[in-house]
Amino acid sequence: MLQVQLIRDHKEAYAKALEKRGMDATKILNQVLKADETRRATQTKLDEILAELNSLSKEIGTLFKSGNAAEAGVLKEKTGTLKEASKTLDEQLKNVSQALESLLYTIPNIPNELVPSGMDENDNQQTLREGDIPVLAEDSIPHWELAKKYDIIDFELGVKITGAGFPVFKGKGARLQRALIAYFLDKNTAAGYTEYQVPLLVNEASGFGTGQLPDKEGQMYHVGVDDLYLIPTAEVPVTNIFRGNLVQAAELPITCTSYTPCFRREAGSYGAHVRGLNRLHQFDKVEIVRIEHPDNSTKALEGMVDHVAEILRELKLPFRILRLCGGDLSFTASITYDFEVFSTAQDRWLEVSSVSNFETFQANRLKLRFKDTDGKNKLVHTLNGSSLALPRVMAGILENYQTPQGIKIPEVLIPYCGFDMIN
RNA sequence: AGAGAGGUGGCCGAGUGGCUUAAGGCGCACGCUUGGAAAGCGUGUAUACGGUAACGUAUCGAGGGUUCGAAUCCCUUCCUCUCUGCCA
Repeated sequence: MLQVQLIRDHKEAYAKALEKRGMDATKILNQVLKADETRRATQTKLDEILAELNSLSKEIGTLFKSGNAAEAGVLKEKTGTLKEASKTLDEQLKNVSQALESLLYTIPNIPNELVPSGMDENDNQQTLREGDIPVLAEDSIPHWELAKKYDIIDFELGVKITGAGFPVFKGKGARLQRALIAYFLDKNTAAGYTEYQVPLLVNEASGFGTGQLPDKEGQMYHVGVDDLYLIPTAEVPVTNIFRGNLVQAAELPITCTSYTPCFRREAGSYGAHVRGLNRLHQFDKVEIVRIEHPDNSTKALEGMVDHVAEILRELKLPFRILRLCGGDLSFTASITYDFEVFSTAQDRWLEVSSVSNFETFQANRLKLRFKDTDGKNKLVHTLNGSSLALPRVMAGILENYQTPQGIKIPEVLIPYCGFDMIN
């Protein structure tokens, strides 16, 4: 959520930046400013009436004490009309505040100056391309066939138990998955991130704090009886740990990493793009979250990008980094770098990580602030990224490491797996 | 799940209708004192919104209500603790 005070000062610049998302924001920004003006005027009026009521009440109190009941009665009469007026104004204030809020909820984050304008993924900028695409044998196959061939992932079994998009990992497949989780967590904690284990179900306030609610309600599984949501990413519970906090500047940055299963309803899309591990309703992910001083968030984002790149480098997977264009940017992000691994057998790029700076957009909703050295309370910057999402990394490994003898295990994972080949 | 107790500032804790503008203490900051430190003394110490400011308004878990006036009374709800039950 954008800050009204900043919209007041930067309306033109904001409208221009939002054009990068293909959005003409001038109208809505004007509506916001108008609602804000009404709100302030209403509050000023209400405050004046309340102040008068307060002082009258005090007078009545002293009059009663001195036994002057008659005079107190006169004043009592006066409060009636004031109370009436305050009720009306209070209602007006509530309405206009709510109207203002709902306007603000519809405005996405302001794209960072580095973000290129553009409509869709075709306008994304590649900022890095690394690793050699392996030359595979003639009869190389996509991961869902490999999964069957070596009996390590069973998609049909998942359908039987739950439905499509809930695979069952088995034997060396399950072990490889666990190895990846442990390896990712080790890399993240070695880089200074504190490991967390968090709830997989969150309440409405949490979903709201990170921006999944109220808009993207349909993307989350909802447990009706208890009114809880299954998390679509660890970002939700981890970031909400700090919801409403006021931290000291010296405590920043706060850095967390957490492994969780993630649950996404994901409407639409069929065919090869959702085959196998490409898109699931339940998948595993290791997330990194940073809460930063605003002055440091740009540098922190670069550090996160380097960190994720280093992991893919160690796994020896061919990958590229894309700076998302305005049209492809998520609602809450100000800048996002996507990591894609090349899946040789499918001949396509698979997104394995998304690293974003939300600047103050989430912090404003979360009411997550810090006390700066000048004694003022300011909103922090929040950042997060996958480090990394499991299924597509798994797909990349299976496909790129396949040989006629079986699937080799990347060297860094062998200590975690306890074997060096799936065959 | 049943019975009981309770939620007050950074923390502890007083407070059953109006000198509460939330006592007192701890902690923290600054000052005095000291050769230096501790102790002692003094001053200050929440958040949000509105206002250039002085200041005003709101906030005692949350939401309603009664009243001229609510931390205090009433209703609803959430949470915590103790005991009992159940359970990995």
